[in-house]
Amino acid sequence: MKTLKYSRQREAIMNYLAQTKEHPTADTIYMNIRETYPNISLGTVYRNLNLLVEQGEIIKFSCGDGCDRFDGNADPHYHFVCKRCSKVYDLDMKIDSLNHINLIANAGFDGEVLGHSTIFYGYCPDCKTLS
Amino acid sequence: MKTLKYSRQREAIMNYLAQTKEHPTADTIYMNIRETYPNISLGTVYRNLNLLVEQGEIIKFSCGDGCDRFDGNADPHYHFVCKRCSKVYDLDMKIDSLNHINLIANAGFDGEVLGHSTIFYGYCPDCKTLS
DNA sequence: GTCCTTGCAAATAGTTTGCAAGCCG
DNA sequence: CGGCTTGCAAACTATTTGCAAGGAC
Repeated sequence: MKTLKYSRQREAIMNYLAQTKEHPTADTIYMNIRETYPNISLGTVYRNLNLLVEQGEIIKFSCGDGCDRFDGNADPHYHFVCKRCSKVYDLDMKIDSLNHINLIANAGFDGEVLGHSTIFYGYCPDCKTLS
Repeated sequence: MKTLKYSRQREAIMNYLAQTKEHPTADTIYMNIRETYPNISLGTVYRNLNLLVEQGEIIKFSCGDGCDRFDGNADPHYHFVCKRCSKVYDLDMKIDSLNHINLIANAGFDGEVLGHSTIFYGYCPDCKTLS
């Protein structure tokens, strides 16, 4: 984890991620940053996102749609994906409320279960009444 | 879910998946089928895998390494990925033993949580003593 | 001045698709 | 035969990388 030299492109990415709850893809981030820095390249966006993930400043996760999503909230938390509108929500359940499932998984398994990665799905508040 | 016309390529794919516990990628499947049918193309493998997933005969899932993996065991079950050797194992926990986490996730969330997708990780039986 | 960072373009990996020929029913 | 299936190659999507120029410290 090396120290990073300042760059306004990286700062713009962090600022953008800090003020959105959309869990955007790299491409969405690129589109948005381009409104302020029209010359930024997609490669730079990817490079900085990966650096920020390495530093633990942001989180990268996949919600099953093939492309990675980024979250400016680096505190561990669970995500919810709407089956209808595909929007991703943060769940504010306590992060250790699912710790016990590692034990359940480890029962009858001869290895050592240390953690899990879970995504919840269903209908979001907006879509719940429609479907 | 239309009825499929017989093809020996598809049968070879099903047979291969039925006798392995490796959770292979499309490419691994391709390599193996090619020993019997040297002319089979990767496109055919992908097309058939997707058809079989649609029919519910096999399962497709991602273990976070970017490429999809396939499982000839279509009964719902959880998977475990080893942090060291990256092998994927089936867990034989009862499938409904984690049903309750949907309720935990739904508490304090205004949408409707219907399910979840979970992968466990840690050290497998072989790697547990080494790391 | 050194070395990290950028923009650009080309490369890569995994997967999908168009098309003419082949095979199942 | 009609229409699903195949092999082949090209296309596509998401992401990474090489390189010379630019910027931070």
